[in-house]
Amino acid sequence: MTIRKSVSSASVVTYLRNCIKKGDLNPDDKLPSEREISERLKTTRVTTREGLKQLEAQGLIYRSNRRGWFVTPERINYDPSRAIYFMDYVSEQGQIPFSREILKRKIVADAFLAEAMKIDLGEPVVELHRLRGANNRPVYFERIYLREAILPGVFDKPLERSVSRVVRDEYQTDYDKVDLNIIVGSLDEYEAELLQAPAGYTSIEIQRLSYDQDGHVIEFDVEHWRHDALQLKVNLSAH
Amino acid sequence: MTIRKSVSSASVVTYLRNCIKKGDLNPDDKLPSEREISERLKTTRVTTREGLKQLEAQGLIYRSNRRGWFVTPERINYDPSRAIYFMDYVSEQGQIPFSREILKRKIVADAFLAEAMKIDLGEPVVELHRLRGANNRPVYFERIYLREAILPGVFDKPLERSVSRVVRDEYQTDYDKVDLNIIVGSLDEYEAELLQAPAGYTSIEIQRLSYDQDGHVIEFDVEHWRHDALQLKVNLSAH
DNA sequence: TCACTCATCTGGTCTATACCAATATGAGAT
DNA sequence: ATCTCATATTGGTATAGACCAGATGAGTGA
Repeated sequence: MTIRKSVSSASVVTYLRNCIKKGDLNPDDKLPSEREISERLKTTRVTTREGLKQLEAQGLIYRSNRRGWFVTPERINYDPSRAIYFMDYVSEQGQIPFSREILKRKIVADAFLAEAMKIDLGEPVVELHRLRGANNRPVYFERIYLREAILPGVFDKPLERSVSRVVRDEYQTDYDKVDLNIIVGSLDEYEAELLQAPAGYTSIEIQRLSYDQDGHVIEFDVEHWRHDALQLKVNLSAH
Repeated sequence: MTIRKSVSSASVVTYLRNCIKKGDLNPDDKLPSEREISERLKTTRVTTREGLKQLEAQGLIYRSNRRGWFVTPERINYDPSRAIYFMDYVSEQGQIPFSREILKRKIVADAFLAEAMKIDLGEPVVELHRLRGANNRPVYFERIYLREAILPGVFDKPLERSVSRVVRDEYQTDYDKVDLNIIVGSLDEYEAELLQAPAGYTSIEIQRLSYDQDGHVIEFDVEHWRHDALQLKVNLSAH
């Protein structure tokens, strides 16, 4: 006989999932407090939290530091194979994008960058950090590294809106080849705070290495997306 | 003195991470039991488990149902833009691949399939489930749907090793275009059991829709990868 | 009106304990 | 040797209670 005693945290999951499916709870709505849910379902906070974390892992709900749990809004569709800018494809999907520059400075390549960008240790690089989101909700944090050798004076260009636009328009350089490296990981404290997520939150890390027509690396990006905010689409064609 | 008011589950994380980094623990080695770790670090099981779950989210360790926690072996590199088969690219990476057929049957397209494959409701389709892994460790579970209309008699072909090989060799049909859809989610009970993971385990879901030279959909796949077993690489070229 | 203060609410972390279910283990029977 | 079965071990789930830290909102005073 496989009569299993039902798992109690599962009832939290089904209860809340139904609320969401039925429409009692809509995107960005606040869930009842953990203590209230526990009382309503006659269980303890530990168990309730177990259920909430499962829904979080499924991307159905998210939490805002000590403010409560909320229903996750629609994901953003991102297609790295299309030549289109964040601000544009988010608008296209009916959401209001924002982009915030966190840091911009000149550095020299350390061991990690040299290896990743296939350049010499110590080569001058422009580093750019930025945070992007939709409808006031941050969705990804990005570190960008640009080679000054290939893009002289790039530090002083207006990079807020789109780096790739500047590269194309001001340097007449096309992105000829892009290597993507995608891995699931978790956010460190700094990234988590920017993305308004708890430390350790599951993220999708996308590394992008871009080459020009001559096969030179021009740009290296590392993006950390909230896992609940992204749906990746890639179109591949034989050639 | 290291009297820290910092979180105590973090000490579990750093302690074990150091063991792994130093090489005291190697891939597939078993960690001490939760009770033993708790005792050693003078904390409780709940806290220890909290730390273990964080390491699990980072992909550093995995658990085998009630047997214990283990160090995660190397990830598999998978490049969907390369025309190469699982059995081959896993071997290429120095691991021993396996592939197990779970199910094979003829069905007709339901609403979900019809929508996903852009075909009519009720069109005959061959469904194939299989589990694949490396070094005896399952890494992904896959559902494949093939159109009998385009590939007549495909049900009786030897599909164990590679579906795409059969399509190419026996039907002289090339995969001309592939649409990928990638999302992070979590495993349901059935998928989790096959992948030897706890229910709700974070997974990477890859949907692949393949077209032939004439623009017809020939195949639809849904893969569920253990998040700790996969590193995705995609090469994009302008054309 | 505006800025500040403080009680209150919320989630974040932790202790201590308990029982269950699947797995490993080792002693005894064959 | 091999099989069988009871037992110990391990993780999985849950209860009950506690304190902390950040966010909020109502009330207060300038």
